[in-house]
Amino acid sequence: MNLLFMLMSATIKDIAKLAGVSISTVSRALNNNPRVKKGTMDKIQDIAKSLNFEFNAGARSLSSKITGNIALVYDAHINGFEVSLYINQLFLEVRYILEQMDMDTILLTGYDVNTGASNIKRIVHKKKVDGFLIVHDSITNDDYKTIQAAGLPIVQLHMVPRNDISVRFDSFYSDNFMGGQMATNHLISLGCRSILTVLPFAEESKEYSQRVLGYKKALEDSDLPFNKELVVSVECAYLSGYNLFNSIPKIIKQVDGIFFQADIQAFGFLTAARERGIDIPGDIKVIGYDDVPMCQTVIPSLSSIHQPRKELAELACKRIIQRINSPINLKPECRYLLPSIVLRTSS
Amino acid sequence: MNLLFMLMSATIKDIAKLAGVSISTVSRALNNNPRVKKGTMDKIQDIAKSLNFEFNAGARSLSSKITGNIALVYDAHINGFEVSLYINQLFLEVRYILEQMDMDTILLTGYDVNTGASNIKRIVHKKKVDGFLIVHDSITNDDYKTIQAAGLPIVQLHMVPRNDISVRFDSFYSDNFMGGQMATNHLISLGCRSILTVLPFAEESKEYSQRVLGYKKALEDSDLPFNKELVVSVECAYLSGYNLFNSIPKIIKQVDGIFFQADIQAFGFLTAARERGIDIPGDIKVIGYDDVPMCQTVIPSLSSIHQPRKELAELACKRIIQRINSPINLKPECRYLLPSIVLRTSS
DNA sequence: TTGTATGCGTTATCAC
DNA sequence: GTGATAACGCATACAA
Repeated sequence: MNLLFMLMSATIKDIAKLAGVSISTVSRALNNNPRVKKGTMDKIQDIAKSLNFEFNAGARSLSSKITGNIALVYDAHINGFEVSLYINQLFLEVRYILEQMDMDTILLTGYDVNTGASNIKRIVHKKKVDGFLIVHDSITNDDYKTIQAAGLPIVQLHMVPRNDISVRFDSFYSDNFMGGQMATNHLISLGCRSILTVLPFAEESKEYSQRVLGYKKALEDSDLPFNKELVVSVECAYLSGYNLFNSIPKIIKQVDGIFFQADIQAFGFLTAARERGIDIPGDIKVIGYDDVPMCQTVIPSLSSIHQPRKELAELACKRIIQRINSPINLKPECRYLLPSIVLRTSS
Repeated sequence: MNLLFMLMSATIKDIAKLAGVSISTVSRALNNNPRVKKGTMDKIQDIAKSLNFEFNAGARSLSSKITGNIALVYDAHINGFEVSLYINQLFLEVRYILEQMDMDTILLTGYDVNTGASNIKRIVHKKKVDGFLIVHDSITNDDYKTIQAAGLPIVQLHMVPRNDISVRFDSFYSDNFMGGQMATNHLISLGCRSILTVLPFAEESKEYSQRVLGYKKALEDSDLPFNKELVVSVECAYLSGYNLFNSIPKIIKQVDGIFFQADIQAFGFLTAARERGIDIPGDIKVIGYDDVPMCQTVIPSLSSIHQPRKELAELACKRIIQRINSPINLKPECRYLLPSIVLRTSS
């Protein structure tokens, strides 16, 4: 007799009938309301379990505003190989953590690629989520306001908004300044005195400019001169790293260390160096950024700066859950987590 | 006065008041019910637009069963660099298409990594989605049944279920058999007579075994002998490709073409070949599989089999939307799409 | 062509 | 401790 229920999605009404109590009691019991008697509670929960009962999400959100969903907003324009790989790893992390917290994830781009329409406004007004996890650096102020007007928490993750709005909500970033500084200091500590840094073209992205600042700081601290010719932007691709010997031959010749801000550029360079009989790390020491899996298996294996994505994801998720569960007016928290340096044979 | 509404998420009740009609008329108008008079309809839709109106998803799903969400189910164990990259690209494609169709995507793993609990059952009983897009080869029969009992459409995408359940629902796969055949035929047509195929370890994954079958077929068709020693499984990593000269030196020596079933393995091999002065494609012709972005920029650029992920994503999405919109009892459709071959300098 | 009334499954405010 | 009952926002059968 229960077989039917097991397939058909039971409701609290069904459970009430089976338990011989009212739906109010069932509702309370399944929400662990302490007012219900232990015996009743156990009985009801047993029945619920045996029926594979789950709350009807629509009904629940209608009546209590709780959806059990979190919006994970990303930028549709992130299609770059390297970036999308990193972001993808971050997402898997987020998914994993939210799942432990019984939250589902609605994945969406901030803006429709074709129409430019805001998916954020849409999702807010549809009341589909309990909060926003934002991995996007160009959300409009209007949209931030829309979310806040709806009383939903915002947690900014990984991407620093381009139009800096100070600290209006919780933010968890990787410290790119420190990352740049660490990479450069590492090369300096190995004896490098003429250090090139190569970064991807990226119009207004803050992360690379921060890393360059960290690079500068490290030079300064060691009384090494800063030479702006040693900061070069090339496409974020294997080939641009490979072509460095042709595109900037004179610079490469005078350099004893290179800090690549994208691993993939470093991979190309390593290959080219090998072809030219240039010893890595003997002649030039090399370090990358992002610590993609291939760093471990390339020859020579690539030292790299590892961003704390696991920790970032965890902090961000915990924070948004906390905001959702307790609308206490905590001050927004903005944290820049330190990356770590993974030493391999290229440096 | 409308300002408040614009922020606060209007309801059809609000619109009814503003338009001077009943909520039923508003509901009809916003659902494009032809029974409502053109004038009324326009008026109502204008107001709705001006208020940024969106249906309350919870209410709507309660009353009409429509959630506007699709579950995209993946396998949490897919963490491999290469696979996860491909899957990620597939997901972005799916997201993009579903967005055009006004569908939101709930991204979830089939089973909780820690408890093993079925997220599918949970999401079905919570009534959170209108259909399932499955990119997972080990969904339990029980779960498939749960979905179908709930009357929700299932579309299987990219991953062929391990325990083959014939054609119980719509399925869109890349034709791995043909892919293997195409790659091999290509090498044969270039004059190769001793062709090695290298594939990733992967216990029971069907895709690689299919490619091997295609490889065999191609040999057969050209009256070339099949030598099982020329089918080798190694880890799906750059390094395993690189190490081939050490791990199977005799085989490499006798071979004039290699079909790598993962691009990344080929990348490693290309580097190793270069170091040893082995000319690619002069001495050995090489082709990979998946056509990851790096194929274009590696030296020599890597020929590769391109899976039709855009087309697969599109077919799968269109199909599931069609199923959702019209519960007509169409026969399940199972399609194996042909991959294409991208020729570059490695072959 | 439009309005009234009912129900969807849940929570919450009352009573008892 | 527990049970009626209203309310959440929308769709729809039925009236008008």
